[in-house]
Amino acid sequence: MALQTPFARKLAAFVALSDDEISALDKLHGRRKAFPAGRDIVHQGQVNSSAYILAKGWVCSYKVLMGGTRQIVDFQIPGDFLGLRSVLFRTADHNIEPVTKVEASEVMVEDLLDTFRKTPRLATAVLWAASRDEAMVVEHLVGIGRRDAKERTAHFLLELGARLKLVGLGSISGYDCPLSQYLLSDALGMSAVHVNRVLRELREDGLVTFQQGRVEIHDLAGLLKLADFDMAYLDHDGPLLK
Amino acid sequence: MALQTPFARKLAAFVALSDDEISALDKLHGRRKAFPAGRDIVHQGQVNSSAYILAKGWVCSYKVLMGGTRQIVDFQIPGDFLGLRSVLFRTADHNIEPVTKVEASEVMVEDLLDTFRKTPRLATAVLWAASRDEAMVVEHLVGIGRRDAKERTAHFLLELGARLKLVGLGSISGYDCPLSQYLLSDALGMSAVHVNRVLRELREDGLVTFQQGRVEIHDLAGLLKLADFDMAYLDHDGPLLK
DNA sequence: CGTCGGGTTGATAACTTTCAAATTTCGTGG
DNA sequence: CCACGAAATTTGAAAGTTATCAACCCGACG
Repeated sequence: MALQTPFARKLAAFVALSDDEISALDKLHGRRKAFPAGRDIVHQGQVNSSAYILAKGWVCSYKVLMGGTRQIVDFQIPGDFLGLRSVLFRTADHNIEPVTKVEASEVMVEDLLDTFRKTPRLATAVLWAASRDEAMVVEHLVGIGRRDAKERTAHFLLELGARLKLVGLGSISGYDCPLSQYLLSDALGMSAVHVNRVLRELREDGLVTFQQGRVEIHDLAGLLKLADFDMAYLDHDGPLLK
Repeated sequence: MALQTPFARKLAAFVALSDDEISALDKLHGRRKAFPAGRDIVHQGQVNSSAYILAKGWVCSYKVLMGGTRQIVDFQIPGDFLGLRSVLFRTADHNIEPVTKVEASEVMVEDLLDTFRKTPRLATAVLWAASRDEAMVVEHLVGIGRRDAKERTAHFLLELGARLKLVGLGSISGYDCPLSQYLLSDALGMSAVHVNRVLRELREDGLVTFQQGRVEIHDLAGLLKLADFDMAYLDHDGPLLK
């Protein structure tokens, strides 16, 4: 059977999926829902929220702090799973906000747990996918903790490019990117003003441009070097579970 | 059957474990190994490393950057699972270093995957545990991105206390902590000198002291307020999977 | 047209790092 | 049990990075 969904394609990187497993995955996709940009799909503290598999558009997951500032933990692009933690914990520990108009398939908790029960290998596969997400968060953490603003921004743009390329939404030379500098600043842990300056520096260095919703990578080698980028954490070779 | 190991106790928070499941978990504990402080148990890039369940002592997981600096992603304490990502990815994406002398049970990949196959609910339980770990990394990320040095340090000390309390290694008023200021600085994403100053400030404010390997919380309310600490992400009420 | 969100820039303030040096703590061998 | 050296902590001063505040520009949109 062909791999129908981007989600199935992603899991197939880890487990060699049987026909049964693929169709179990496809059945997981519940009602397709659309969300406008800007209004939260899930908010911190919400109980019994659903999970989603993102089909179209971009969303971000973030947490807000006392002072009203927020930290964006990650952006999700088509094929990504949303809100796994929210359902496993019953109450959501973060917010999910569409960056653009979004379409996503709802995944009901019961269906998910049920699928794990009937098709145990899929539980392992989802564990793997969750670990991959965790690896991205870890890399993000490392960047914020130990890279300066310029390296961090460069790294971010490279990682986004690599992820988009994996789902066929961009190439090594550039990609469309709907993120504002405010969104970027909340993700990179810096002020929007500083994001602006750093982007200008990167542009003046002839490394990347990010203008009018488009990222163009002009000097990949230079950017990779500046960012100390290693995509090992995104790239795994062949299924571990046969 | 009684819950034998701290690891089983942790998972029991999510799934109501049957006797079979508990004994499957206990069998997961392979050979008990001892490690001296300071020498890496797993290093970045290592292939086919094992996973471990920590029995005694503290370890840290970290990544090193080009410039030689490092970022500590998390500390693990007894009952924590080590190196899950390393085994699922086949090649380790981070280092694991004992902070103190350590004892840990080795977990073989095959045994782990085997257990998931035979006892599918345990796969879900481990997924839950991994999500909980991810939630901690996320909170860490938020702290580094959006909290200033003082808030971040306060938050860190509180989180550590809460975790230690869960495994019976500390109380609300204080705990033993083998971390040096260098370790702290690598975890908090700041310089060791600044860690020292911040600890002094916290001490002078009458909030906490951290001296001679012992953290004493003198003003819990004040500290909670300063750190904007919310332990929801550590604390879940009763098993979700019956 | 006028407004509004996003982008851009300069000036200043705040926070954090770095460098250097003194002091204390701690493990180990005598 | 004490002395010694290494490691960890502490403090000051100077430099560097990033945030904040304030303006101005621009294009989309009603």
